[in-house]
Amino acid sequence: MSKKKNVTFDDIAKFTNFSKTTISRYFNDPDSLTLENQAIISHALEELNYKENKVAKILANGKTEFIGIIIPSLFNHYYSEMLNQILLTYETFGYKFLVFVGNEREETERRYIEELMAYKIEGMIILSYTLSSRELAGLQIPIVTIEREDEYVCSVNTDNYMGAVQAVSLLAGKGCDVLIHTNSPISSNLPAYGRIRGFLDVCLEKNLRHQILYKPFAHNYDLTQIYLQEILDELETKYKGMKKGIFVSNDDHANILLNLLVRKYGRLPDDYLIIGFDNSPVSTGAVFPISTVGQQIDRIAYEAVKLLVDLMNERKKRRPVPLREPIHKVVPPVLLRRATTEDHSE
Amino acid sequence: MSKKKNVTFDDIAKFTNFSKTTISRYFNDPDSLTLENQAIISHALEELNYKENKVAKILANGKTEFIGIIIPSLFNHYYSEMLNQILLTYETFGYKFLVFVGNEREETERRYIEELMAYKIEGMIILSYTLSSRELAGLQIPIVTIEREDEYVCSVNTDNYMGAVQAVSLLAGKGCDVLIHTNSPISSNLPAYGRIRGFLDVCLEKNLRHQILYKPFAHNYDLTQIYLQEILDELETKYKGMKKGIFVSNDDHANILLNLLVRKYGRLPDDYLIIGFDNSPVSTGAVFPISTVGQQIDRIAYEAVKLLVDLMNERKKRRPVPLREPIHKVVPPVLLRRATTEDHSE
DNA sequence: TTGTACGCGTTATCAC
DNA sequence: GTGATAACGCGTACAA
Repeated sequence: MSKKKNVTFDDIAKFTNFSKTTISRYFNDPDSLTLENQAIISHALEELNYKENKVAKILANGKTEFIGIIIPSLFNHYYSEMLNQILLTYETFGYKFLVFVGNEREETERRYIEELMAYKIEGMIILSYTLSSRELAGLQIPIVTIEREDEYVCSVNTDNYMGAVQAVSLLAGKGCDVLIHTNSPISSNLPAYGRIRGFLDVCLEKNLRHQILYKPFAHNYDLTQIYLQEILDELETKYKGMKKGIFVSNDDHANILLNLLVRKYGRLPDDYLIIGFDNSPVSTGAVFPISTVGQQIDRIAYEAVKLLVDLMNERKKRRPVPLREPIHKVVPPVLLRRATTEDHSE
Repeated sequence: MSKKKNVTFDDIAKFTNFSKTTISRYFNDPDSLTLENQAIISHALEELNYKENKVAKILANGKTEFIGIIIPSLFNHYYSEMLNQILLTYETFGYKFLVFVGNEREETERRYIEELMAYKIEGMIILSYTLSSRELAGLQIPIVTIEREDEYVCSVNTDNYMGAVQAVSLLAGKGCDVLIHTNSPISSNLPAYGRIRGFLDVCLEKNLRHQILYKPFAHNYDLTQIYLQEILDELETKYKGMKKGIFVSNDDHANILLNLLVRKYGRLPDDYLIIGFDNSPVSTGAVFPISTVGQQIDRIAYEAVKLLVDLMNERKKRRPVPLREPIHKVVPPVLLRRATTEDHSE
């Protein structure tokens, strides 16, 4: 009673007068036993209170059913919701997730990956953007990245370009005199760069007056607010009296911009239309609900895990066919029209 | 080259003419080898490109260094940030985390726990509130819960009572004529019930006019907004002209309330003071920064993991001393004074 | 300081 | 249908 060692197949075998092999088959191929014997074993399991040991199973058959995840800080809602949706796929695919929070230091993330490999994970999902896709590709393990540089690895991303096109088209359709896009200077090999391309392409094609305002990426609220105030000041003077359609790089920034305006005017002035990106909770929780380009996080997460599962399955075959080219899946965004792009003149 | 089976201690042993034991000791007790031999083995590891296999290690010594986590949806910032901070403790304690998102169905969560047990986790952190602490306590594995019913298990919680005391004291100090607390009817065995007790105790002690307004807990934004509008309507008529200090049950609700007021008046009227709970991002991102009782999520997460590590270590001893009583740790909150409790008359 | 032999709890490969 | 027996890769008495 005191030394309660775990009940093993051996114990069950002795108890039932079967062999370990038969017990194993009871779990992995029950049909190969007579119903009668199944019942006997089933009863023994109850009697002995058997608990399975997957660690031993792994060692024997090599299948951990582990997927490793490296994700940047969950402070950002986009990442936490993505992780949420990824974890929920356990119900569909049965894979378990070992999660590390990347801290933007290369050496640290390499350590995380080593640790994951030591636990014999079958695949990885990378949202962290610290390590190059080239380095990741060298890891010799199925990998899918989400919304980051992905030249040498498989990935699932939002169709950022399409999102920008939808946003700008909405603003243009509302009769804006000038279209503004605010963003940080980002590398053209990032999926999010599509937002800039989409903005420019539509403006040029439709021959719309437009301007992109770049500010450095700020990691904290106060600095971001300062940058956006600067942008606002510029707009107020430069485009005075004109109807301004502003496509902000994300909902957090759109919310700050909206707040600056509401604090100044007590409402959103008629000559300002705002649209953000992400459909994060701030966009609905804002003082006036913010129009936004919604990322379908649930679908992205599902597609990412599904793609990874496919890759992992291929690898288990007797003659795996390696991918010639990385697969890049794209999930369409959803335009959400809310108060900040409706006519708000009373 | 094609059949790249993993390099094992055996391979290294043959390569170096040592025994497996010596290789094992190289990793676990290097000082027991001569520096010379350490160098030889070290070199062989490079040469053969050895990768450690923790699964085999686990089977041999029983230590998985796994902690299981069951957490409700990460949509709520409080939970995602808590998970974030828990995951970050890997750097301190070295434990890896297997994470499941609870979906509020008892049977499902029991399955999750079974799965975790099968992987021989050494302990669990439970944020999900689906299963009773009584049931959890029966699991015979170290468990720490966070901010949920915890009668029979160890836990770490915010000092909700103290938080409420601070909030109410702030409002009272600002000369409010009446103090309001909005909340959902919650069970008195939840840590969050301390907010209600704290509110009442201070009001009664200081002999302040006060009222608690209960509304059912709504899972979506729109319904919550409707409830808060009802509350607002009641306040507007009942306490017309009086200075109202409102202690809202959380920041999300405080933000909605603030938005309702700002949409109506273009600003926060002078006779309304608002304070929320949690210090979640909405409180700083609101149109007017919302005063709040901040939970020290980083400290709670750290204390929870630390407590769990202590429990797990005790269990590894030759003669573990079982806890007579569950340990309940409490982390003090931090009052954050922001715009919604400052004088905002101009 | 180093080596031998066995155990950890399963699965896989043969036999019967 | 069922059973021996050998992996899987590492840790750990116990010896030497």
